Amino acid sequence: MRIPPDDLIGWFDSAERDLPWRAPGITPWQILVSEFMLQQTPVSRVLPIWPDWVTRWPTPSATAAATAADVLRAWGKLGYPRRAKRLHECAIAIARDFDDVVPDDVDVLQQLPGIGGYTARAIAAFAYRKPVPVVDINVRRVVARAVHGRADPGAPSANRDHADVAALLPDADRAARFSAALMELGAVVCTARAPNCAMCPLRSCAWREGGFPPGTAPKRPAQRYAGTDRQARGRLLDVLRDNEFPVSRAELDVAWPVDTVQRDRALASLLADGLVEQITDGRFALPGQDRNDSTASR
DNA sequence: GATACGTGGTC
DNA sequence: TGACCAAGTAT
Repeated sequence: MRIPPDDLIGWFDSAERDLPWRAPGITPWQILVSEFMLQQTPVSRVLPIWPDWVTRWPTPSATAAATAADVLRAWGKLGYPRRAKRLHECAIAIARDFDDVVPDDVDVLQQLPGIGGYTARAIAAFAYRKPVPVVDINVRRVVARAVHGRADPGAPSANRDHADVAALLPDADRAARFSAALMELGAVVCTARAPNCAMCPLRSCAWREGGFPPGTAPKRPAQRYAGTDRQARGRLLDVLRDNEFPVSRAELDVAWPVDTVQRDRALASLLADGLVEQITDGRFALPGQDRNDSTASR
């Protein structure tokens, strides 16, 4: 089953959300920043952060000139702070190796820190209008339903997923807009929990025509958060973000007081990820931040 | 392929 | 209330 490009793009022309990174004049770097922030993160959480971020650091070289500590603080509680670290590393690489210009080639992009198959294609398509398949969870869900008649996408398979979407793409001039529309449809109409089929612009849908067969129950237990190493890492990072100067181990201990083994494991993993560093006096700080404070200054 | 990796909103 | 979900990447 195919998806008529005119139906989908026509719907998108009237229903497209007014997201700031889609505005005219937004640069490839600013689009790249939005894609990093949107990895596994709802639009509503990115909206308050992205405008300030791209105003403060409008280019790769401006971002590269900041410290990792500044970047991690600006990232705040967006989640997955390794993304912020990789965005910083990505900026450094583009400033150094690509003359401050975001590459437009999928394979080149994918070599950069923090850029995988989705983000590389999103930048190529949305920043450079390249006719490459852009496959995120929204697209996989829409294709699973409209094309394959299944309630949910199966396990990701890059080659198969790209081939599925490549077969749907219209002419090169409209491919990028078609991809954006496909993502938008999955994000606002053909959603995971409560698809709004009454508002769907697709004339035909294999899932609907098959009587909405249910999906299979997930095999893995639902992701939990409370009590995990992830939560412990988050608490430790909270302390470091909130302190302008390095903090002692005792100050970190307070942030995760019960399970000392877990706390040590979390701290070790943060150090290994380069999200925290230990300075010579034994205290801890965000990477690259000012080591001076009132007691250390002479 | 499975797993680790944040955080907060929603039903 | 707790399970599910959100524009993924790296190992």
